[in-house]
Amino acid sequence: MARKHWLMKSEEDEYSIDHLQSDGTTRWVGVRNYEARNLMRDEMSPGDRILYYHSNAKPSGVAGIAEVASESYPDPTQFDPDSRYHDPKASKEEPRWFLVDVRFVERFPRVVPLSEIKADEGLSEMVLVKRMRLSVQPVRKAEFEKVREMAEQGD
DNA sequence: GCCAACGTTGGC
DNA sequence: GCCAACGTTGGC
Repeated sequence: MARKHWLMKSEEDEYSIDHLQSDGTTRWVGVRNYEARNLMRDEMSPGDRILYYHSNAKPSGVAGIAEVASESYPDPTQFDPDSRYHDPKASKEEPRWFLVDVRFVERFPRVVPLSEIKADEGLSEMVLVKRMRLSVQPVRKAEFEKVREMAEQGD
């Protein structure tokens, strides 16, 4: 099956690509949006490529590439009363929230800012541009490659 | 820090 | 099942 492409957002202060690089692989805990969950649970496969996006950053933008490193499985933080991601309505018999592991692949030589992505005609259909507030989203292969080229080109 | 967008919750 | 209230995301 063909490899798919995604974009995943992380607050730079919270978990930046540098942090992912030093960890190597991480569990993508804390997604509490059903659409994002469904994508991780049903659509992602190991080896799929991910544009790693820094939100709440200066500037916000795509900072590098990661890859899906596991099949989906229940997010363990939903069961943990001490976690900020605890969900009292979830149980181990009926988990609500799923995640995948994410592995570092590369850090771009520069962040591709959202403003440049918005300004690029070829990227006007990106989910990132058209919809707010979706932290896991599909990306077309051509969009993925274009953003990577923009990172290499400098500004 | 402001605030618009928008997903979720809960009363009815 | 509607929809107002509420909470969160995330750009700026």
